[in-house]
Amino acid sequence: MSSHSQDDLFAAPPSSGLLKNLNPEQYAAVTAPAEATLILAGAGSGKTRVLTTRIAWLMQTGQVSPGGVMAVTFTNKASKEMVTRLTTMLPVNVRGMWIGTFHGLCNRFLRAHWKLAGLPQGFQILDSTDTVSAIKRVIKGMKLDEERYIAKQVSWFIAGAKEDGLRPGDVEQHDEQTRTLALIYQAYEDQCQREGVVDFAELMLRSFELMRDNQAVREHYQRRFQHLLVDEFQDTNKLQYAWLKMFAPPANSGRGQAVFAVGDDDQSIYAFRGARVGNMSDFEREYRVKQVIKLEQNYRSFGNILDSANALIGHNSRRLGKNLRTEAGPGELVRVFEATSDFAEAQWLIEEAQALHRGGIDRKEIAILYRSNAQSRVIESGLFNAGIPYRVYGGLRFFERAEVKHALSYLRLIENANDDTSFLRVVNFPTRGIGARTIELLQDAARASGRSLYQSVGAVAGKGGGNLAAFVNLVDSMRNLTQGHNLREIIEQVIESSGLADFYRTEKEGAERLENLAELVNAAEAFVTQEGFGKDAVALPVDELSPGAITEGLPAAVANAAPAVPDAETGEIMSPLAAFLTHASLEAGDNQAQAGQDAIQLMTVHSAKGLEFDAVFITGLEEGLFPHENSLSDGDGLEEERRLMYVAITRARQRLYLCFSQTRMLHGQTRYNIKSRFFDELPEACLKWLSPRNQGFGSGFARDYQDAWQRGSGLKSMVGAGKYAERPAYAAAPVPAAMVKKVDEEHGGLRVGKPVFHNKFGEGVLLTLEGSGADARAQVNFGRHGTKWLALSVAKLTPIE
DNA sequence: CTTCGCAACGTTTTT
DNA sequence: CGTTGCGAAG
Repeated sequence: MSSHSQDDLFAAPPSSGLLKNLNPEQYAAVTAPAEATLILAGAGSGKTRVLTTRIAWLMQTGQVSPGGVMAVTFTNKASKEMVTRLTTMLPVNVRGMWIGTFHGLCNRFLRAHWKLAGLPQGFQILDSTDTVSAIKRVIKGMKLDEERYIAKQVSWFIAGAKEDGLRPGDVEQHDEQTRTLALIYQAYEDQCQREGVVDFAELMLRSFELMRDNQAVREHYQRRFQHLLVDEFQDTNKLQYAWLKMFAPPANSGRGQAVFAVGDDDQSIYAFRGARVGNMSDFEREYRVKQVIKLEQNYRSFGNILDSANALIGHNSRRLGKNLRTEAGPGELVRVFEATSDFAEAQWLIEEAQALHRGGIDRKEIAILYRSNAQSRVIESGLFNAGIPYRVYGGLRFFERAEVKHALSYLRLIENANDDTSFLRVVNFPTRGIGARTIELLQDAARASGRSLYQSVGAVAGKGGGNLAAFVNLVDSMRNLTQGHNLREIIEQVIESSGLADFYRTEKEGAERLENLAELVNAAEAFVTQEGFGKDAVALPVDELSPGAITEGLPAAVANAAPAVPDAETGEIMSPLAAFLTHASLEAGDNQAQAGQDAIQLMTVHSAKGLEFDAVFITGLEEGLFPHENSLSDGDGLEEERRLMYVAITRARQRLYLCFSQTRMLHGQTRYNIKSRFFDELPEACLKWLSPRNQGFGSGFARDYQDAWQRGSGLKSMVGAGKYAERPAYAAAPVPAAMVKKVDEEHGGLRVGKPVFHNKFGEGVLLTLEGSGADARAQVNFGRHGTKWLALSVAKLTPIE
């Protein structure tokens, strides 16, 4: 369907009220009938606006009460955004609505039905590092070869199994390896159950299974939720889609339940972690979707940027089909820059970014994107040396910091002393004379009796045993001391009495850690205010807006399960501390330091998804890096790389830079790359090449010199290495003409490090020249054709100017 | 229990 | 080239 014919199908929205200023496609999406609907939402097409406006519209027109809506996102950020926007549209009690991440909603669900789900009431959630260390303990406990069964890999296996809905018994076992993995999985599950903890995948799987196996619960929720809205549908995995189908099976579509799925197959960049784009077409088929609405009007970027994005993504097969358009005009050309080294690339883009800033663009409106984190270093050091404020996304989040995790571990032990993960984390931190040997004895005792470490402390005699007893006393006294206090006081108390505060006060680098611990207290305070946990946690009001949603067989409180809910059967309320710990696991917090400052934004392309900037630099556009070499083995991999590039391009509002470099330092050695194939997939008319071929530094000397400079070792190291004579004059001169000449003469215009052309393999970079005369050989990196040795007497290699 | 030194490893990541 | 994690020595 062409975009114009679709335009004609849709009516214009009313000129006032909630729906004003929507374009016809958005209007059609917002007001789609109450049945399965798929929205193909292009980048920058107003997706979030459509989602929130639809919820508001459904409620305003009385089609649904807040309690009848479930809206699912992937990230906390997206769900918060949705809630914020919704509250500006309608005066509504958001609390009664189920808006959240998949995992957040699963948590809410399991809190309400912990008993039915077979969990302890105060179950806690393991983050990925907790999960790995828990699995490590299992593997150790089973006395398995830790070289062969690596905890991190086993954790991927288990998470993968869970995301396929498989329990240990369902896992395929065809050899010793797989049989052992199933055993580890089983033992891990037993351990989690014993300790009262669940990992992220377990949250999803448990909820799914409870819905699947318990008819009363299933019918209750299916009756309750008339409208389910899913954001970023292309990122759902198998289990998440199955979970969704439990809440709103296809058979109910149009008969009381409507699923509104919003996604963009072209922005599916998480296949590597189990996302199934295929869920979109499955959804269309299984739910017999009558109407697929495409949002193709882009409100973000100028024409040249969009034309580039469209042309690029057009090289993918297996698309649902979509073309972005804008009314903003062509705007500027996309600027392309070829650098001689990663260092030069960084230098150049930093200067360019500074020029933009001087030209009036905020630093925070400038993004520097890269394919992999390792690339950020050169850029960071460049920015650092230039004294330009910058911010790197990714890295440790607030609740993942060591000192914060320590404090949380103490808090978790107060809440649940059988949490062995937390026990092990802090039993000897700060150090209190409990060594590895003691721990080992304790673990043996615990394993033998099937009890927790905390419960087994009495079994260890001697000095270590005495110290262990003291630790248990400490935890017990903290529990007693905090009794009846509010969350803030509890945390302050624990930070002091655990010895953490004193430890960091004496530590050299402890000041920042102390600040983070203080920040933890603030976070708890904010949580209490936000979530409405005062000194007395109050049961939430029964969902006043949809009394009909409450069914027989289940108590009223179920219908109103908020993050911290009264238990479905006893009406007992989760403690503020337990709720805060859950919050800390589910929301790792911000990872950006100095969030308020105007700083240049550095991030991977993955983390740039969903963001937009006035000016964007996409760096390292080289074969092997972007597209990444590890993704090239199969066609799907390359297509995902291309979607990644599509995401990167569509982040830019006004100005887009694409840059690549002839050489790059990676894993300690210099790599010679050719420019990314993605350049061949962009319309030449949209591009403006800023660097004619062979401009600037090019000779082997100049490059080596630059590399040496970059290492901070300068000319000395080069001379020391015996490669160059000690001629300091070379350092100042741009490129010593004599040297270039000499190389030129030897091999008919070919120069190491420069691009060459081969009739069959196409463009490549000359890596090495060897021999002379008839024996002359060249090593060339042809990117997708690999690196080859060629006899120059046979192969026709021509330098590209 | 800390500290030092060496070996291994090096796409992307939210919950 | 850097980082990280683990094992051995102090």
